[in-house]
Amino acid sequence: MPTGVALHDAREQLFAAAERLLVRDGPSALTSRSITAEAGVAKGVLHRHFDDFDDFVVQLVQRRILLTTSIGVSLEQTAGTATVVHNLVGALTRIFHPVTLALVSMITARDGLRARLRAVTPIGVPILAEAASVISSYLLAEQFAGRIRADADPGALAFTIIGTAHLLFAGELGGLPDDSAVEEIVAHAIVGAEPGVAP
Amino acid sequence: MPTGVALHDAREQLFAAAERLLVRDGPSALTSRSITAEAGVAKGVLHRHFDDFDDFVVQLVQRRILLTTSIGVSLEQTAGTATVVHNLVGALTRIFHPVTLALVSMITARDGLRARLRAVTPIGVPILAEAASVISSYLLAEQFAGRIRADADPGALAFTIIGTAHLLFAGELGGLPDDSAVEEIVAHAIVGAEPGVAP
Amino acid sequence: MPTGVALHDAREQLFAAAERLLVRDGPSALTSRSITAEAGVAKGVLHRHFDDFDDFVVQLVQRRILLTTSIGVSLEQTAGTATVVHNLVGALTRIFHPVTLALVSMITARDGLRARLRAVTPIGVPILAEAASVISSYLLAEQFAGRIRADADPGALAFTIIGTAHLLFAGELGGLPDDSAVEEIVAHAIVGAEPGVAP
Amino acid sequence: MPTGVALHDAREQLFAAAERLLVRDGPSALTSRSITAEAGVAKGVLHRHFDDFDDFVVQLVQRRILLTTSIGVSLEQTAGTATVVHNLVGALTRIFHPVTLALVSMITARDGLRARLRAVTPIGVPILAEAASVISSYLLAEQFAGRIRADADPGALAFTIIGTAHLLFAGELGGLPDDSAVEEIVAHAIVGAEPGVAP
DNA sequence: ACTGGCGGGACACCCCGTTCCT
DNA sequence: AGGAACGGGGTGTCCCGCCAGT
Repeated sequence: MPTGVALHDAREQLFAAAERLLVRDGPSALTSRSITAEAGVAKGVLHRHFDDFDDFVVQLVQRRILLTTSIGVSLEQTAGTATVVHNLVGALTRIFHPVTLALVSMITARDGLRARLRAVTPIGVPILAEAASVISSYLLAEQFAGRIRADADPGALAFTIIGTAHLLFAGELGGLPDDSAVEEIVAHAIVGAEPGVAP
Repeated sequence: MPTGVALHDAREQLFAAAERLLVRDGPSALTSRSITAEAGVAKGVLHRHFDDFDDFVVQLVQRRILLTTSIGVSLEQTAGTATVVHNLVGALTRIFHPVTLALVSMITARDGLRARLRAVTPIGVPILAEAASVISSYLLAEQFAGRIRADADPGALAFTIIGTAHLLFAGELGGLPDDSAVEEIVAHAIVGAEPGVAP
Repeated sequence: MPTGVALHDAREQLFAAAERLLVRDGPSALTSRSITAEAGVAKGVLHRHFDDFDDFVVQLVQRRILLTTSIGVSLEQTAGTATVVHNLVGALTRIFHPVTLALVSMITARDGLRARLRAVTPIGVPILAEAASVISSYLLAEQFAGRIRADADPGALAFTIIGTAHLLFAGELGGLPDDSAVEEIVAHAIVGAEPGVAP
Repeated sequence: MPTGVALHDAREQLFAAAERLLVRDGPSALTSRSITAEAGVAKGVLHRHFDDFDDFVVQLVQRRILLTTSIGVSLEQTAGTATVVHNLVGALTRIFHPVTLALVSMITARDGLRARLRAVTPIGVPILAEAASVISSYLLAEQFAGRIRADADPGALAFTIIGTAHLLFAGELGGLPDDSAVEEIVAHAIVGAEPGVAP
C-alpha cells in the first residue's frame, strides 16, 4: 500500500487541509490526525515536515500573516481609486476569512501557541496586529492622496477598524456578515477622518 | 470574582476556583479536574451541581454577563460626572478583566459552548455583546446629558469602543494595558461624537 | 459504563491477565493495551498502579521470582522423601512454567528490563539465578540428609541443572517436555553426586 | 563475523552491520532501519535481497549455525590433543559469541522467527541445538580416543554443557565470563565422564 | 453528600516493515 | 540506489462523565 511517491508539496497539502478543517469544523477540530486524514496522507508526514504540532500551527499562522500582508499590498494599490470605504470593506472581507477567525481564536485560547508566536508578533494579537499595520499603511497612502485628513492618525484609525471589524466578523457564527454591515462600521470609524468634515 | 459574598456554597467555590484558574493559567487550563482540584473538592461535586462541564462554563459566562451589566449600572450612574472618557476607561478596565478575556477566548474556540450560549446571547460574541449594550446605554444617557452629540449613534459608537478595547486588552499577554492606552483609544473613538467638534 | 467500583486487587488482575497473555500469545503480545484489555479494565488502571509499562513487567518478574522461591520452600521440605530426582523434576516442572520461559525471553531481549532488574538480580539471568539458588539450597539439605555426596558442590550442580533444564524447556515451542525427558536430564546431571557412585 | 572474506556483496554488508548492531546495542536494536543505516545503504536494499525482514534474520541465524558447525569441525580436529576441558572451553567461547546470545534471545522472543526456523531446526532452540550436536560429535571422538569413558552419553553430556554454558554466558550483561568460570562449569559437567573416575 | 477510582475515547509522538518514484 | 511516504501499532497522557463505597 505504500506509495513511495514523494509528495512534492506535502507542506502545502497539509496547510490546505488544515484550513479546510478550520472552516468546516472549527478550531477544536484541528488535530494532527484530522489534518493528515483530511489531506489524505500518512500520519507521519506532518511530523516529518514539522518539528511539532504546534510548530505546524505556528507556520499556518505565519502563512496567514503573509497572506494578510499581501492583501495589504493589493489594498495599497487601490489608494486613490473608488472610495476609501469600499476599498477597506474589500480588504477586511478578505482579511477576516473564517480561517483567520479560527486561527485568532486558537492563538488566544492556547498558551503554547501564543508564546511561540511572540517571536514573530511581539506585541498585539498575531494576524490582527499585522492586519492593523496593513490598514494603517493604506490609510497613510490615502492621507497622501488627500482622501484622509492630514490631522488623522492612521495607526489609531487602523487599530479601531481592525478591532471593530474583528468583533463584527467574530459575532457571526458560521458565515460572514453582510457587506453593508461591514461598510457601516467602516464608514462610522472613518467618518471623522474624512476631509469633508470640518472640525 | 470579587463578589464579596461569602463562599458558603459549593457552586460559588467552583466558580471562584475556575476564575482563579483562568487568570493564573489561562483558558486551556480550565478543565473539570483542575477546577475541583483548585476548589479543594471532589471531582463529583461539579457534576452534582451542574448537568455538564459545558453547563458549568455556560453558567460561568452568564455570571460574567451579569457582572458586566452590573458594571453598566454603575457606569450609567456616572453619566454627567467627571468626563465621558474617564468614565468609559474605568468601566472598560473592569469589563475586560482577564477572566472576561479568557472566557471570550474559550467561547470562540469551543463550538459546543457557543451553541449553548446562543440561548442567552443570540447575536454577537457573548459577554462582548452585552458589554457593547452596556456602553451604548451609558452613551445614550450622556447624549441626554448633552455630553454626546445628538446626531451620534450610541450603538455604533459602543460597538467600536468594545471592539477596539477588546483588541487592545487581548493584545496584552499576561497583564493589563496602561490606563493611558485605554484612554487613548477611547478618546480617539469618541472624538467625533463630542459636542465641541462641529461637523 | 464506568462501574465506579474500586478494583480491590487491580494489580493482581493485571498480573494474571499478563500471564494469560504470555502463555497464550507469547512475549511479543504483551503490551500495556493488550493487558488491560485482557483484564477487562480501563487503560489508565495500569498507569495508576505502576509507574511505567517496564515497571509493570519488572514487578511481574519479581512476582515470578517470589513464586520461584516459594517453590523452593516446598522443595526443601521434600528433602529426604521420595527420591532426589523425583523431587527435582517436580520442582523444575513448576519453575519452568511457560510464564517463566516467556519472561526470561523478554528479559534477555529487552535491554531496559534487564537494566532495571539489576537492582533485584545483580548477577545472572533474573528468575533463573534465583531458581539455581533454590535448587542449590535443596541439594544442600539433601547433602545433610546423606542423599547427596559430601564432596559434591550443590551450587555448581544446581547451576548445571537449571541451565540444562532451561535448554530443555525452551526447546519445546508450545507445550512442556515429557516428565521422562526432565527426569533424564536431572538424573544425568546428578549421577556423579549420588552416594552409591564411588569415585 | 570475522569472515575474512571481502564484503564485496550487499548481503554480506548487511549481515556484518546486523552483527555489529547486535553486539553493540543488543537484540532490541536490530531493525531493518538500523541495519541499513549501519551498513550505509538505502532501506530498499534489504528488501531487494531478502523476501522479508524475518527472512533476513532467519538467514543471519543460518549463517550463525554454519559458523557453529565450522567451529565444530575445528573442535573435532583437536580431539586427542591438549585436554578435553581446554578444547571445550575454547569452542564454547567461540560459540557463545555475543551475536549468538543476541540471536538466541531474539528467536525465543519473537514468535514468527521461531516458526520459520522450524524448517532448519525442527527440535530444540536454533543454534543451541546445533551447538549441542557439535559438542556431542566432539565428545564421541574423544570417546573413541579414550579420553571420555565408554559408558558416558555424549549427547546428554553435550546437552548439559550447552545448557549450562548458555546460562553462564547469558548471565553476563555486556561482556564475557572469565575463562576460568567456563572451565569450571565444563570440568564439573564432565567430571563423571572422565576415565580416571571409576564408578 | 462527598470521595476517589474507573470507563472509554482521543491525542501527540514515535517506531517499524515496506513500497516505489525519482 | 536513495529516500520519502505509507499503514499500522504502541506508549504515555489527558479529559470527561460516572458511580460504588464511605
